[in-house]
Amino acid sequence: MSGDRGPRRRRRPEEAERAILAAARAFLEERPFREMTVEGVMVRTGLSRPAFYAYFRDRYDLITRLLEGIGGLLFALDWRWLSGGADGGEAREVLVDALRAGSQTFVDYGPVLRAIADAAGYDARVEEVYRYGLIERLVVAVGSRISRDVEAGISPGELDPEQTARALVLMTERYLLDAFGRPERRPSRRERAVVFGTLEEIWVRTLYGRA
Amino acid sequence: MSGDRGPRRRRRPEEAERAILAAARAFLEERPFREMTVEGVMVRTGLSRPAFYAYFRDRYDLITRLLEGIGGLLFALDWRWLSGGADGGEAREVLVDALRAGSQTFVDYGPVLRAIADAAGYDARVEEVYRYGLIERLVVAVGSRISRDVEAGISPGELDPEQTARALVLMTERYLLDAFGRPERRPSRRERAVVFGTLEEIWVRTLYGRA
DNA sequence: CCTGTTATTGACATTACGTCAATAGACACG
DNA sequence: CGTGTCTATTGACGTAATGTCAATAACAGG
Repeated sequence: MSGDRGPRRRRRPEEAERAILAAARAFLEERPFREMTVEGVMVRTGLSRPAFYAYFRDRYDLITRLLEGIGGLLFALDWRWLSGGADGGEAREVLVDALRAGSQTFVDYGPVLRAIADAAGYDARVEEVYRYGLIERLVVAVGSRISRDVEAGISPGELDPEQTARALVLMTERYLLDAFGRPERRPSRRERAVVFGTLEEIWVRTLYGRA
Repeated sequence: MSGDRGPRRRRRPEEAERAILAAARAFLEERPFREMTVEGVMVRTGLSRPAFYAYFRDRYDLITRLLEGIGGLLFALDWRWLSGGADGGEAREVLVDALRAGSQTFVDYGPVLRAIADAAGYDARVEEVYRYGLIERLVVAVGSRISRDVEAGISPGELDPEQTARALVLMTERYLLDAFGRPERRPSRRERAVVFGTLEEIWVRTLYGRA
């Protein structure tokens, strides 16, 4: 008897919505976004496919909500960057700290973040949220920090603060996705250390010169 | 009279194939890959949609062929990197040279390269060709160059050659796509100079220290 | 035990895909 | 010039996934 889903069950909307989000996350831990279909997510919830549309406009809306859940963690990086004072030694420490936190977020939520990044290529709305709500936001934060450090004489004046910020942020995003964004491949502690060390080296050498 | 495509016309296979590739390129100069449908490409050729499948397996096969057309240009960067001697001053010049050539390729073929990068998120075969046939190839080339420079004492020993290469290559790819990959936005000479300067600054400071 | 609300779903319309047998250009040959 | 052959081309079909909606049935409150 295939398709026997048992008797109907009625949940509170909020509960059903959470179940769908959880199912999507679980799905993306196993398979990439390109294979994620509405049906494929909904079978994991015990609900029918049309039920999905009672809670989400489409799968891109779903992805956007997943991003909201993680977004908060990355927003925390904003003020870490901005809060640091502009005196020599501290600037580097603040940077390393923020990089470590960012890397950890990618270790924890790699596949989901990867899915969001992929979905940005599929849908204009997701691209909007991802690019302007996350990436661009980080670029602005990092850029203003670089700008301050340049004015304070800690960082070299040849750097264009905003462009340098954009290049470094994009590097960090793609490099971390490359390292931690594949489903079914938990990185070892050693791998994580090498990845983090590489990012630190490039950021520090670019902004503050040799260690 | 919609749909009137006039009398059938018969072309030589090679000619039809070139027409399709050209139509795809033209399409991607105007609209992103996510909107590219087989029908949308074929109307520009005067052929019917099914004709497409006589020449390409699907639109990802088409994208792969487009990449082949540009790939040669980027392969040239391989040996630029490797051919350079390992004496101090020259290493930097070779790097700057290769960066400039790479940037120019993105200026010339930005939207197509962007489409290929997007398509890599859609299809496993395209991802394979893009990641392993292009990105990874550049990573290896750059990595072995860095390795040589580290051994020669030109670059700092803290760098992990392969990982540093990967981070820098990914940065360059995404940053150039960001700058030159949007359809309908030809970059000004000034913009190009800023983008190129930023890349140069990060690469040089990372690998060879302050200018 | 009813009854109204609403979460849930079966069934439908749509779009893009990939295939294939049938059609009709163009060239070769008489 | 016919005329026949080859094959580029296409109409028509089956499939997969999407998004919608009227009908259904689970649960809460009386």
